[in-house]
Amino acid sequence: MTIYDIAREAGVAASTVSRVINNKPGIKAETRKKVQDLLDKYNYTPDVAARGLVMQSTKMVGILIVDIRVTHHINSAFVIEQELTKRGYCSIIMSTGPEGENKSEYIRILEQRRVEGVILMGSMFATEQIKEAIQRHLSKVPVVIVNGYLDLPNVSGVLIDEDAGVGKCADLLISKGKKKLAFVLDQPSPANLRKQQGFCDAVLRHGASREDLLLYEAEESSVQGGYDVTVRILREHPDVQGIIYSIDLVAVGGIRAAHDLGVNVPEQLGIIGVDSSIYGEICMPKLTTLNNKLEEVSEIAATILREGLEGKVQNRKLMMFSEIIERESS
Amino acid sequence: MTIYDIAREAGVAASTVSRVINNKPGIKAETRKKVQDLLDKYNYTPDVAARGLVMQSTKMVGILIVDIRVTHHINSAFVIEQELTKRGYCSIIMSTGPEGENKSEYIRILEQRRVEGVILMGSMFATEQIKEAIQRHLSKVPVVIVNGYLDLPNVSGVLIDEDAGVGKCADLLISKGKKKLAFVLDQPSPANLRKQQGFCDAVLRHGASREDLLLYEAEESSVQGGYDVTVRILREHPDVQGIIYSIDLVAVGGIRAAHDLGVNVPEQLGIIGVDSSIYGEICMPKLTTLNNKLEEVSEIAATILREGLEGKVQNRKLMMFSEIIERESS
DNA sequence: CTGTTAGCGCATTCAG
DNA sequence: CTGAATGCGCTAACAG
Repeated sequence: MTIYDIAREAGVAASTVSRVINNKPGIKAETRKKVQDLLDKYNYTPDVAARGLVMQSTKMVGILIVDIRVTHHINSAFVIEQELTKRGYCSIIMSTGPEGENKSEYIRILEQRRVEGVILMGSMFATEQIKEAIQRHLSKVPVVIVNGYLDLPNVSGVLIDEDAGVGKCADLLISKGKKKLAFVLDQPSPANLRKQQGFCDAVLRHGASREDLLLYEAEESSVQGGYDVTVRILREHPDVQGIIYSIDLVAVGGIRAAHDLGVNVPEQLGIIGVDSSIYGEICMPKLTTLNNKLEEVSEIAATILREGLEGKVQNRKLMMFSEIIERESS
Repeated sequence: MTIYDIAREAGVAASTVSRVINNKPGIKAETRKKVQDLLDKYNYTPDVAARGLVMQSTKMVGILIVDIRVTHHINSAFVIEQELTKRGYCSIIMSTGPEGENKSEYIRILEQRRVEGVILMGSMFATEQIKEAIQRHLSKVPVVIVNGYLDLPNVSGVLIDEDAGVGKCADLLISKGKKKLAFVLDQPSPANLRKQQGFCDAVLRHGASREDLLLYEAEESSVQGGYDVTVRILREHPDVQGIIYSIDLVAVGGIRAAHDLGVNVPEQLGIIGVDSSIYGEICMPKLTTLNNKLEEVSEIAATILREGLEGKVQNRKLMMFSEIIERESS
């Protein structure tokens, strides 16, 4: 069913049907009704792609996420999707996987779809490779990176001071008398490395030497990964009194490991995660965590993208400040 | 940059460029190279919408989810998205919210986008209202409902025997000597009501009378909702020995409530959830849960959709069988 | 082997 | 107030 089909049956021209559909003025009420009735009768809906072709506007945006199953990323995507849907945009949400080449490939897919704006979810997108892909394929549309930044005229970034935040977490543990601390990375993303740096800075500031820096990496970003690495830490350094994990999911594995090993949390071992995720509320004891304000960050990202879609200035760089949520594990 | 721009610079016709792009045979190697070089030089990528217009194929599918933040739904969507992306399709993943009218509206949006297939995630889409919307707007494309079914020629459904599964959960608790059982619903979706029915059937089968049926509903589908309703159950019926929850997320709230009330799990109170979600592995004790095979179900749904996209038979109805994963809470 | 032509479904001139 | 003509970017049928 096209406007031509409707036009023929109504005995008018296609342009008249188009005008009715788009509520343009200057149509006799009688004609309008006749056409509208037909439109209703056939449940006609315009082909937005065809419309987009002539309007030069697809009303589509892309949201790239390394893995949509990661809770905090999909939560952020939700916020952005809702905002954009409200404004008539359609979101293409895709899982790119961790490999850089794939991520570039997805950027190409978005270009092919002629999206009008892009959200890149997570610091994993703040790489040189992506920067090149954006220059090559998406230099004309606003791009907003959540928790990352690339210096390109059409790219904006909303950052989070997770490094300072993790530093505050270390301060907190130390203030509770925990002398020897360790840091666990789930994966070496730019954001996680920043957190690790924040940890190192804080520990060194408290008078530790470089050799005292206990830095670990989990085998996988999961509960099990956190469990395993914690068992290892506690075996290699039984005197560790506090562990900070790059994300909650891994931290809750640590809590369970401590439990199984008969180590009391928080008395013998303080544990802190990052994300203020639901996982931290489920485990026992409840997890102290760094709230990195992902929802607020997402709202800001959505706003910046919206402004970009409206043609306002791009290349903005904002910073959100994280806060510790103290619960039972510290 | 369009094929005409390339064609002009290469001194050939647009159709030749098109042939090069699509790897059609019958082009002199020399010409092909000349065009390809230009294509590369300008990083040309075809506009898939324009192509779709003439090919009558958008290569897009829609995945409708009530709320993409719900872990098991987005996990399912992930499986389907991966499969479809591999085949060159682009997924429009949208959160519809729970209201029926909105859901119909989203179906209209998908029609406007001329998607070639649709996944409806969750039993919440198996309603008369959606059925009408599908008839009106999506009667020409394959639709697959995950954990639900509607009797329409273009609709398929993959069901899960969660009712029988929950019945087996009740059997398990009873076999452990738990006489008095309660069931908690997080929301009255068709699937959840089926679970409740399975619970009732099982309990009655074991000789209980209708008055013994303890059916509760959580205020909200969350940890807190599970916590609150469990406190209420334990207050109103201190002799309850087992509770089955419609989903894990709510069950872990129950585990915490029991802990705070000084009720031992599983000795005094057996607790079972549904979903085999990560939540159940995080809480303490670990949650016994009904594995409703969401991943397998999603894979099947993806397969059916793929076959539908290839023009194969639709209106299929399959059933997956759930299995109890026994952990520590039962 | 390649160019010309037509048309996908729509919005938008410009006439009338 | 309405219709005819044009073009968005692309592919395909048909000539040559």
